[in-house]
Amino acid sequence: MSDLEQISLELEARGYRVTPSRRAVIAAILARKNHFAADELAKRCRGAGRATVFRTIRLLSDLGVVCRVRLDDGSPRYLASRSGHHHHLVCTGCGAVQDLDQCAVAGALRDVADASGYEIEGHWLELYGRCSACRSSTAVPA
Amino acid sequence: MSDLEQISLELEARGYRVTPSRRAVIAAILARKNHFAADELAKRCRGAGRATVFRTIRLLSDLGVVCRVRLDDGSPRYLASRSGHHHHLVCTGCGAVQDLDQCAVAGALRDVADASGYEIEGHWLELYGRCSACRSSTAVPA
DNA sequence: CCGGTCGTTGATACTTCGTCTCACCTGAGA
DNA sequence: TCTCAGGTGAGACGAAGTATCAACGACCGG
Repeated sequence: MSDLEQISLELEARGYRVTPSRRAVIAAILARKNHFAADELAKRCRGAGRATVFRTIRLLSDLGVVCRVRLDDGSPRYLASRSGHHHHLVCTGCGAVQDLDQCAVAGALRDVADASGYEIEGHWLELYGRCSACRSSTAVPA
Repeated sequence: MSDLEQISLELEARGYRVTPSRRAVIAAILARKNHFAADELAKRCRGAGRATVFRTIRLLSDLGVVCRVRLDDGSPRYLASRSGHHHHLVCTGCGAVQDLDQCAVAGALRDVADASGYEIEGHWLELYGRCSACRSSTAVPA
């Protein structure tokens, strides 16, 4: 079963209709190898208006199919990704995004909670770096 | 020496002029007990235009006097804060922001770097929770 | 004192990201 | 077939921030 069908079933299971517009947006997202800007997807995605693209992205992000990443400079991007709590490691060179399996802060949160008296409800973490390919390609630039 | 003078000296030391507009923005920031939106500061801050407020905030953030916090919903706020690498713990109830001394992920970064082959250059972390005051005030709401 | 240079300013236009509104469409069920 | 809720798209809107550009003003050399 293709990802598109999988996601369509998921949508139906939750009572959403699988319309041509939504299929177009989902297909456009799945065609992306890397992260994308919502507006850019909207421009490229014939078959769905801007509002629908944004709505569908939000829908898919509720489903856990898409997640939002903030780049180094704070600009938002989206990414077809797995669901559940995880973080991203973004290459500042090529933009590649790698999922991190373990939550790097889970342990430290307890200490922070104890020390601060806060009840920690959530957190946001992004890591930035250079992937091995980018590092080797610019290791000896001149 | 007041914070305002301290910051003014810092600006001068870096070759920036300390103009009435800048003093007004800095004073407005220092008067804030909590985080603030740049636009809101611009509206409230007589004596400096919107562009100047944004420019000054950026300047101060380069100096490390001000830092940017993202709230739970992603909206950006600014905060007079100490310089150097640190993170924030934001109360989702009252908006209070607490600086975290130790970087909660410093240790985990090495593991991630090893496992991923990335060279980690930076990271962004925000923690969200409820401060003890907010917890006790809503502990028995009815 | 004059004039030039250069940092700074503020009004305003613009960009980006995202939501809201509203009229219209569509498809499923009575 | 009728009805109605869900979905759509165009476009207005709002927030956040940057770019542009003419004007201002402090300093400096003559």
